[in-house]
Amino acid sequence: MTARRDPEGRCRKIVTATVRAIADVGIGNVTHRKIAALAGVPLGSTTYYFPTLDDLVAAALREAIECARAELEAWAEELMASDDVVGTFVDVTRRHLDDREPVLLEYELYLAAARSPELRPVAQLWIDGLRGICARFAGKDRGFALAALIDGHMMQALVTDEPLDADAFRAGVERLVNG
Amino acid sequence: MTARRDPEGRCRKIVTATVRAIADVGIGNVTHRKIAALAGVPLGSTTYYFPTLDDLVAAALREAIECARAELEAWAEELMASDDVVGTFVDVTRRHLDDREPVLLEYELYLAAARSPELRPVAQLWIDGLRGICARFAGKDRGFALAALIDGHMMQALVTDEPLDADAFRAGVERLVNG
DNA sequence: TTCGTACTAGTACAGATGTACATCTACCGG
DNA sequence: CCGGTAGATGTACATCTGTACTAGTACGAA
Repeated sequence: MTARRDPEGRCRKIVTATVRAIADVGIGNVTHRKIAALAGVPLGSTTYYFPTLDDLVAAALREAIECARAELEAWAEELMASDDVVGTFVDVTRRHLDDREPVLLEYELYLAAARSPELRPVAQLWIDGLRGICARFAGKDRGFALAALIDGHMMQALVTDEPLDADAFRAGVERLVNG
Repeated sequence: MTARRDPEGRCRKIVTATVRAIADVGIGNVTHRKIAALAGVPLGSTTYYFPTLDDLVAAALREAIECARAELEAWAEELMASDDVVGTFVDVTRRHLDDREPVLLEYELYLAAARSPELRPVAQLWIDGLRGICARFAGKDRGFALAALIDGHMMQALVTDEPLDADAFRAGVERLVNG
């Protein structure tokens, strides 16, 4: 028997399965078969929608970074509405770390972009977005520094698998926001 | 014909070849054959010294991080001897980025450690070393923040493949060092 | 209804991969 | 001088991989 037709839905299913696969085993270890299994589709479907595995991975990374940017928008709103900018920066960052998968994907993309230039614009989307928001609250130079501070803290928290060191983080954000 | 015997030298050659291989294609894409080719040894040698590929990769990451820590020592000395701590932080960081390979390896290790707990202590070596040095010049909290700032800036520079944004970086370091 | 095609599904295949292993040889203790 | 063993080397093999391809099927258009 053949499944009901739903090209768009199936394509999306494959992409999100790829996202999960990357989060699970890393870009270098994803395979068509793992993706197909995760998505619950036959092997052939993965090559039908994406000519090559690299294309599929790229699509998944793009998808992941689009979600991340959507979250950035929410950050911006929350920060604008807040009268405690420093505390809100700490809050949103801590909440972002609650779910490891998107963070893991962000750094998978970073590393991939470091090696393959065609992925660099995708990674730049996140960096630019983060920098833009930070610059709104700390000016250009200190804002860019704040973006690096946030990225660095998130990555270190991810690596050590410990919660964000709130005291240190808050101290850093404070100096950069309040000049 | 058989090569002259030199177990230690050969073992080292294999490990450093693995380091280069990881920098080249990433942890997920290293293979025994690539390593053997880079090291100039037959395939069998790689499994003779390291029972499994994971062991070999782990040894390479440990080796890479030991080099990085040695560089950290040099940072500490230079910082102690300097009367412009902020400027020296900027200098050493920029110089560290001159050679992409060690930086790439550091973040390969980060990502690997994020997934496999047995690598976490190795990654922690770098984080702790960096934090220790920073704390000497900025106190504990601001020092930890400074370590994250440096890591974040280095990673972003690696990803975008652009030189360190010196103005932003200096602005950040200044706020964190001079409180 | 019939027909064409966009989609589904399963299989095939050549090549790469991790690792085991059998063979050979340089070196060291006696 | 002469075993014995740690190391060197090449090959073998089962498994996994990306991707191509054949065959079938749902569904919109005519």
